[in-house]
Amino acid sequence: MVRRKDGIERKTQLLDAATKVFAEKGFRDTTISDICKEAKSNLASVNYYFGSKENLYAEVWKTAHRKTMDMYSLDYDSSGNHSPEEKLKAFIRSLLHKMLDSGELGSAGKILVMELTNPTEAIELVKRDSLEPIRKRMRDIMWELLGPNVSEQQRIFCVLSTLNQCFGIGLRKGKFPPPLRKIKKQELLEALVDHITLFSLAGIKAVKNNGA
Amino acid sequence: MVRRKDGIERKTQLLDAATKVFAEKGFRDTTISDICKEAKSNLASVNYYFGSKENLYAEVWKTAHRKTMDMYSLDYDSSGNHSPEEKLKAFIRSLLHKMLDSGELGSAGKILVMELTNPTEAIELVKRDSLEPIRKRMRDIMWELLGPNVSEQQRIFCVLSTLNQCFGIGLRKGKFPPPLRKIKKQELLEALVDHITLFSLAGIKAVKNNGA
DNA sequence: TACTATTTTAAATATGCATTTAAGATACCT
DNA sequence: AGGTATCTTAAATGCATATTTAAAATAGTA
Repeated sequence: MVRRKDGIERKTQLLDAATKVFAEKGFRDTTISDICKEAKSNLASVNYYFGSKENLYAEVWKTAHRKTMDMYSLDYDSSGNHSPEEKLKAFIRSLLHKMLDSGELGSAGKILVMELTNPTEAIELVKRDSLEPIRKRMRDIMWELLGPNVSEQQRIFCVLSTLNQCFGIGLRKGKFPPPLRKIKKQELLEALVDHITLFSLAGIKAVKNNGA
Repeated sequence: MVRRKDGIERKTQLLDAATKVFAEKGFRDTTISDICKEAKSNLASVNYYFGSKENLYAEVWKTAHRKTMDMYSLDYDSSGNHSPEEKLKAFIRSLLHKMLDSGELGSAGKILVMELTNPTEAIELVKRDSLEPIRKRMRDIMWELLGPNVSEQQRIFCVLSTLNQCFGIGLRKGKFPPPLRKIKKQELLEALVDHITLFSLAGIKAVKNNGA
């Protein structure tokens, strides 16, 4: 099987189109027909190139996740001598980028959040591999911030509080209350990064002092 | 049309079963067959009693919402002379109850969160009526806590941070990281109420001081 | 240019589900 | 008890959509 040039192109068209559509409507609500229309391709092409809708979805997940990891590596600041506070901020920024970016990055984030809410059987394994590094990084940072005098339960709660603030932004699919709609995406993003960092650091400190 | 006693029973059986199943799998993923099996009824009964799957879903939403409002009225403490901090805690508790309760209350919460993530066209209107009071209550409390020297944007961010912590709990459909699994539901609930209240109040205070 | 493997196309299958129907069973009322 | 409206049942219908097929078109290559 030596692939033809037009075939390779078509395959990436399909992958891009699928990424976009899946992010908008979720796995179950998008039809192969939606994807093919978006890709200006024909109905049979998805099954020809990917074998099935499920395979395509798994491929979308893998690709989107790899790309976002490349672009905003969770570790991009871990080599330098940064304070845990700065690390947290960088982490929050990378998550929020995923959630708010228009384009592929945003698609990845939206798919991620949808998978958390409403898991798709088909990609359980693929997901575990992708999410584990995120969880680990978050736990490490939280440990640094909280120090040793805090229970395991309190640690987990802090992780949940911080992550849920970020994922919650993703849930909204870019829709915000009216007063925020006039703000430019980029500014909103930075304002949110600042806010969630400030809010979370205060919360974390309160837990730390309370638990000591 | 004078309804027969067995008919009335059957109808509530269906409503209960539907509430449970919709909460587990969401509107799109539950089939009429699932519901009828759960209700030990027959395939045609949903359409007989409710006309359609969509109507049944709207009914489930309305009923569940009304019941939870009755049980944990958001205003249950607003008549007394409570501090805004206490009001926030009561509000968080009522939301978390919705999220974690097994039984109908929990189902309502899970459906609520799913609707936020992945809205079901069919019940847009019904939803707006149900959610508006929750939003308003949250905004009022936040105003009291933040005082006047804080921008509208900061207010909204604080609302989002607090609500997202609660809704995030609902997203997990009762699944938590291993260390928390051994804890009894009731204790977990109270621990979470305490944590989210502490965490949020600290965050809110930080925003207030920062914005002044 | 001509051959062959790859890709496209449209049509055919197949499946899963919501909804409808109509015939039979059952509760309720007099 | 008998009559009738209400409810149940199983089977039929119809629709949306994933998947398969096979014939036609096209690109790459010798």
